[in-house]
Amino acid sequence: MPPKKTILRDAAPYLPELTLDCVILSFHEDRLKVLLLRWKGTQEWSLPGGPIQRNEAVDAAANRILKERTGLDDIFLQQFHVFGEVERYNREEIRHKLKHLIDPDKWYERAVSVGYYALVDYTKVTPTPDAYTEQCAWWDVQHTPALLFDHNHIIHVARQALRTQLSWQPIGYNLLPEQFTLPELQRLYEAILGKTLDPRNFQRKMLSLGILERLAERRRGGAHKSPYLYRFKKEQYELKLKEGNLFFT
Amino acid sequence: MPPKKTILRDAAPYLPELTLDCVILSFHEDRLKVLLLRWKGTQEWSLPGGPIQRNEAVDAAANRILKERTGLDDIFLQQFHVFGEVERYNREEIRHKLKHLIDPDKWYERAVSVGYYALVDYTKVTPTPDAYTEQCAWWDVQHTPALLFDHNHIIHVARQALRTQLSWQPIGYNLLPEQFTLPELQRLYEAILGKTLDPRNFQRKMLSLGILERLAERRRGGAHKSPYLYRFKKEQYELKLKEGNLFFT
DNA sequence: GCAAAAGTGTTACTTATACACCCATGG
DNA sequence: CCATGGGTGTATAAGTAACACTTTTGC
Repeated sequence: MPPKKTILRDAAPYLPELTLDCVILSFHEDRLKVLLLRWKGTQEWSLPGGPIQRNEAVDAAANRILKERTGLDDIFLQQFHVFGEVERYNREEIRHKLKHLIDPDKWYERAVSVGYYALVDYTKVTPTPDAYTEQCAWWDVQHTPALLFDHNHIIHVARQALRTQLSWQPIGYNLLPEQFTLPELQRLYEAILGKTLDPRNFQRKMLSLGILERLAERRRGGAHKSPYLYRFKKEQYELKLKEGNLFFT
Repeated sequence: MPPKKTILRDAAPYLPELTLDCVILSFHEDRLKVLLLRWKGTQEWSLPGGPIQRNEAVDAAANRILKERTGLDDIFLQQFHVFGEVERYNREEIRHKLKHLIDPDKWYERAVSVGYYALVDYTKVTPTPDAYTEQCAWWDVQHTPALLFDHNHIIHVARQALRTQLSWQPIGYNLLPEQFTLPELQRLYEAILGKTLDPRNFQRKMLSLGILERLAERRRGGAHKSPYLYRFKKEQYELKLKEGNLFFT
């Protein structure tokens, strides 16, 4: 048992010098999207994030924020970097831009932030602003505005981390709806890797992992041959992920 | 400029809820070693680590601790995980074991820790205890004692991270003396990967990276053929590392 | 019928793996 | 002379990369 005594900083409901920021990514109309928040009474955008409660694990706080902003639970969420510089961004500029919203006694101190990224199904998300913001929306990750804090930098680092992780774990499982076509999956990989892939080689490699199941139906609607629908075979996917022999290079 | 006002927590010279822990690894007599500290008046060991100063970047704090405990500067040091659980370890047990050393008003609060690992040259290190400890020594990483806090767990996570990173960046550069033999490098890889490698395949792969230079001299001393000495070609090594095409699988 | 995108196989090349003998040295 | 560990090559298998045409669909 921890001691029962109360000291001053125990009174604060949050860990005062630690925050987290979530780079919540999805895939829609062949583009990677990132979820951003617009602060009340401004045209300023930032990543979702915030402080960590004193009795809350950091991972739990990331899940809480994800849940609050998207409505989604139980999602792939990955710590990718700690942003621990003393002057991560111009605090005076933030003070100026957000002065109508935040108590200067509580904010603008130096804070270290833990960066997380999440991969979510665009169709399942209900973007929801928080107490400080009035709009929550998807932005094309290639065309975000200039963000508050060091959030453009955080997105950049997240995308690098994601590219690295791609070799170790196929990611479509989290980013796509339950049913999808191989060309859709290929375009997702192309969006993340930032280069085009050969469809024959892509299909051969992806199918050889043994984690996809082809369904009887096809997707209809375009003026072209109808592609087959696939879905992930959950058990095989989880099994291979655990064994660590899911590579895609 | 940040505001000039002083609020209570500004008085603390450290960020109170954030610490870091360093898994400092080296290689000696064919074994991976980890640097541990023994706390004053006890037989209890822990990793080097500690709080972060209010005006100090987290990476800078890790470098400071590395420097203080080893005498080394400018070393490969890598953030690998944030340990953010609420109950990372039994605080009451720590309170009991270290009660003669630490002020109960300041310690035993929940703290989040950033884990770093460093790879250092065993021969260049002068193990140096800190203010709370009376011994600083290398332990075989396979045979550490039961450590304070959650430090056995932290070492375990560090080793996993190291194994993953091994594929992306050859690591002998940091762990070996300037001159070394290929069998020595191979034994280092074997120690990290936990399996034996074929010497012909190992040498071919390692040399094909183009970052090693064979010297004229050989290492003498054993009752066997004298192995060649090698050293890293610093420029090529750094260049390839930056380009990201240094793989070892 | 025509434009758009999907589906599909083969070959060359590169990389990884498996495997065994001789050589230099110190004692 | 002998025990120890270092140095070295080749053959096979696996994986990766490059490449183009036919099919289906909606309009």
